[in-house]
Amino acid sequence: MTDLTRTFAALADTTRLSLVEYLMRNGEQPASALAGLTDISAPAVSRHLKVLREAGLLHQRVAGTHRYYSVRPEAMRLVSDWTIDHRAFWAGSLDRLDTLLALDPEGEDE
Amino acid sequence: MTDLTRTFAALADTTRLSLVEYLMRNGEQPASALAGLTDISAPAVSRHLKVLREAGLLHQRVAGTHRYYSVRPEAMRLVSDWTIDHRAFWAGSLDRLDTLLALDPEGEDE
DNA sequence: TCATTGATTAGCGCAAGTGTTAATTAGCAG
DNA sequence: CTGCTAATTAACACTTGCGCTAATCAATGA
Repeated sequence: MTDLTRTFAALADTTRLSLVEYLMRNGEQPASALAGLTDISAPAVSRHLKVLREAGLLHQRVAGTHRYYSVRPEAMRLVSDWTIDHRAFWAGSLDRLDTLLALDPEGEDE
Repeated sequence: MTDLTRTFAALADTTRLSLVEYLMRNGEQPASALAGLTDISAPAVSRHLKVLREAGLLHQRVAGTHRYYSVRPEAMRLVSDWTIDHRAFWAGSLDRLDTLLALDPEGEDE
């Protein structure tokens, strides 16, 4: 299994994807805050966090008894680069204007 | 499971990722050509193709006894859009110049 | 019709993933 | 030291995923 497939595997679970998206929106969060996001038990969340960490998606900061998690930008970058590597295929078949506008530095308004 | 997690799950296998990348590089291919790419049996490849098709990543064209597969650009677009939706997080923490250059229409030289 | 070829589906076994509750580890406060 | 809290790990059950071989389905050609 490559880094890329491991990354995709880590994101191929609704709970884990939610955790990653939440951390991207809200920045570093303690495990307790993340456990409260879902209906599943705390140990289950802890294991999902471990999967994400071992796949390189999350960084863990230890402070006392608390563990603070944050998304590693490199992981997102890995996915982004993969799509970019193949954009000659998919972007050529679609309207690429949206993509260009979305990545234009002048267009940062959301 | 959402469309996005299903897409990630489909890409979270080295065999399937290889199939998708091969099809993006070489365009539409018959199942026979794809079966020859790996060491696993033809039925196993057929099943991977089914997973990819049901996840919306591949299109299947039937012609006689032959099945021709190709990547659906929309699927790649889904992944690309996801990274773009969160670029405020990951691109801000890294050197964004690479990404912008990579997507600049003038920079298509690879 | 019948055999051949391309491709898929069926059935089986085994490994991996995900949930639970219970137990454990580690830090902090008294 | 003892208890409390945050978080993880252990143990178990169940489900899903992936490989194989055998069987089936569909189109083609003698």
